[in-house]
Order: sequence, then structure tokens, then C-alpha cells
Amino acid sequence: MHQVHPALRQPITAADRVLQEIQRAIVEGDIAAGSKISEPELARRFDLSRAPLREALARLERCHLIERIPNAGARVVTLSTAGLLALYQLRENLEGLACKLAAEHMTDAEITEVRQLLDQHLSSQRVREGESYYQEAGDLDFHYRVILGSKNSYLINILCDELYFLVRMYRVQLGMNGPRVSRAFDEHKAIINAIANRDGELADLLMRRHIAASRRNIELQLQQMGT
Amino acid sequence: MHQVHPALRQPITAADRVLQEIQRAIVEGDIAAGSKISEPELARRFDLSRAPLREALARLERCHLIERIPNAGARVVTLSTAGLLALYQLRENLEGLACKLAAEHMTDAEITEVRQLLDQHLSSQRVREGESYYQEAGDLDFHYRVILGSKNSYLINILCDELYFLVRMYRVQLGMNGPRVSRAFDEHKAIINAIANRDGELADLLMRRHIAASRRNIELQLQQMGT
DNA sequence: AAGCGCCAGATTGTCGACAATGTGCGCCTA
DNA sequence: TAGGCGCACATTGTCGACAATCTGGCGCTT
Repeated sequence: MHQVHPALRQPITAADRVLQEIQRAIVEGDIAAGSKISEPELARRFDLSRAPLREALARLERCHLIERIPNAGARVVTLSTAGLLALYQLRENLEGLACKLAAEHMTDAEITEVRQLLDQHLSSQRVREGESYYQEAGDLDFHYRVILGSKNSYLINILCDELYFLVRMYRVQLGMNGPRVSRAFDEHKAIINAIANRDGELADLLMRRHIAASRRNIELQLQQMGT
Repeated sequence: MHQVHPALRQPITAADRVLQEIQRAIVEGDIAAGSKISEPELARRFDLSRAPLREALARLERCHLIERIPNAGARVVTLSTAGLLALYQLRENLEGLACKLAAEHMTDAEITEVRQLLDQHLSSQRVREGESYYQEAGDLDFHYRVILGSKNSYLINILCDELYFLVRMYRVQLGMNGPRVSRAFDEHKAIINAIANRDGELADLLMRRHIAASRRNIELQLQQMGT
């Protein structure tokens, strides 16, 4: 068996559990973007003391889901076009780098696994055409695999632990369910092919384009909501 | 006056103060790399309770200076060639991106300020030829300015808050004081020129080379220590 | 009536103690 | 004597209460 990434380990402590719950609540909008976080209220709601709650809040700040000001409390981040742009600028670069490194460091076995994963997603996606949740989970899964394949712990930490919840938040709250689903699969396929060919430069390029396309898709969504 | 970056704000709370002290202690090696962190001991040493101390530890984990395992405690990170390589791989990309964005977003006034900063460093460096501390501080200052010039808050956060203490730790503990000082200044000059010309592509390239050169320099140092 | 300062309520930061978990030594067994 | 089990100790996780700080509204002054 391969080593499980720290971020994926099952919750052990109370702080871990409440962290996951609040993370989900924020990402899915149960706790509204921009709203104030009250420590006493959350403590009552999840039936624990403020100590583990504050631990959880510290980690939420780490993945940019909340912003804290000393002596003034925490607020859920507000989504904005500027924020989305900044986030995706970073993702294009970082995941491009991840691809380049994955082309150097992934084992043949790992590449085979990812290909099997894609085939699996493809078949299940063909069946449930409009369903966006599976696609999204699958998309994240693909990206996760590639990022882990880079074997760069700092890069893995930044992308998987710190940025991905925010990416998911934008996706979920803007309701990504467009016709990009099948296109994305082809792009994933091309990327893993480049990695399998050990062509890091191409994999980098393809991933940057893939994310840029995804960004344009979301921007379009935002624009439509604005009008 | 320009807005002060959150990371640079003066300490308000007890957790902030102890964080800065421990950060310095780890970076400068007062607390040895790889050693275990004892919460009760540090609490006594800094004369405060464990609550703010744990807050500080959470932030130390955030900037990769310590590693925590639930119910088992925290250890100072151990420096390694692999870790150094991973860190600099990331820096090359991220700071390259920062340069590209800075070329797009820095104001003429900000560029002028950075140039004045460089002239200032050059003159004071000419005077104290071998002194490495000023050079290092100046180098970090230059990089900070460029990063802030990118105007991408996520990028700024990752580089200034999460990675730079680690970079400093490698530099300090490996005793960077070689003859690269004057070369580095020329490279800085070339980078800010490219930014001033709004040539993002060139600025990106030059910064990547600058950091790659710095990395090779440190690797050399490591190699010498190994023999 | 508008603006400033002050007070009350609520919230965050900090503390010391208790509960849960992990660690290392000594003892017993084979 | 080597290996495994169990207990005592130390450390981390959690709790409830107190202190410091911020927010909003009232009354006073001009």
C-alpha cells in the first residue's frame, strides 16, 4: 500500500472533525460567504469547547476559507472575480509545474492507475450525462493524482491542503454543471499521455490550457450571473 | 502611505510575540533542526500558558518550520538536500510568476522605490564587502518588493508568509556568505529593468535564473560540508 | 441638532486544571 | 537471556472560567 497523504487521513481529534464539518459547510454555502464567524455560536452548534474550535479556525484560515483579524473575529471569505482570477493564475502555474515534475517522477504503475481512473470516470460519466457532482469529484481526483505524482511535498501541500477547498468553493457556489464535462475528459487524457511519454514540457502546457479553459468557463458563469 | 502587509504588522497578541521569537530561534538554529518541541517546556521558557503557544505552533506548522503529529507532538523540520531542491523548484516557478505579474501590475512609483532600494544596498554593500547579513536582508527585501508588486494575494501569502522563513533557515544554517553577493545585485538590477520595461516574459526568465543560481550556490555549500 | 466621549454588552485572548493518548521502563515468561 | 506484556509517567487534547479588547448606543456639550 502507498502512504496516505496527511490531508486525507481520517479525523482523529475533535478539532479535525469540526474542521471537516465547517469546511464542508463553507464550501457548500451552508455558512454564507462573507458572514461573520462567532466562536461561541459554533461551539454550541458543534457541542464542544472553544479550544478545538479555534484550532479548526486556524486551519480554515490556512486554506483561505476564512479571514481573521486579531480581537475582532473571523469572517468567511467573499468570492469575487478578482479573487477567482488570482487563484487561477496561481493554479495554472502550480499545476503546470506539478505536471512537469510528474512527468519526471511518476512511476509507470502510478500512471497506469490514473489511466484506469479516467476510464472508470468516462464510463460512469457517459451514463449520467448531466450529473456534475461525479464529474467534479473525478476531476479533483485526477488533479490530485497528478499533483501527488510531482513528489514535491511543498507543492502537494499548497495545492491539496491550501488551495483546493477554495477552488471547490468557487465551483460549487457558482454551480459548475456546463457542457465542459466531456471536453475536460479529453484534456485529462491528453495530459496523462504526455506524462506517460515523459514529455514534461507538453504536460505543463496542456495542464495550463486545461485550467485556463476551466477558468474561462467559470468567468462566463459569473458574467451571466452579473447580467 | 502604502498598506502594510499582514505578515509585517507588529505583534499585538502574546501568541504573535512568542511566534516571532520561536521563528527566529528556529531559523537561526537556537532550537536545533530535528529536535522535539515540548509544549510545557516552551511555555515555561516564554512564561505564558499553552493556549497562545499552541496558536504559535499552528502558525509555525503553516510556514513549514515544524511538523506536528496528533497526540505525539511537534518536531523542528530537518534540513535535507531533497527538501532544499523541492523548495527551490517551487520558488523558481512562483517568483518567476511574481515577476511576470509585477511587470503588469507594479506602478512606476513602486518601481522607482525598488531602484532606490537597490542603489542604497549597492553603496552600503560596497562598503562592507564581506558582511553577509546586510546582503541577505537586502536580497529578501528586493524579493519581497517584487512579490508584493504582483498584487496577487495568494501568491504573496505563500511566498512571504509560508516559504520565506524556510528559505532563510536554509541560508542561515548553511552560512551563505560566498562571493555571489555582487553578482546577485547585478541580477536584481536586470530584473527590475525588465519589469520597468513591462517585459514580463524576460523578468520571469531572469528571476528563474537568479534563483537557480542561488540554489546551485547553496548546493555547492552543502556538498562541501558533506565532504 | 450634530458630534464627541463614555458606558454596557458581547466577543476574543489567555489561563490553569482535567481527560485521553502515547512512551519507556521493568517484570514475567519461555 | 531475549522477547512480549503491563504499568507508571509524561505529553497532548479538551474544558470552563477570567481578563483584555472591541462594538454599539446613550447622554452630554457646543
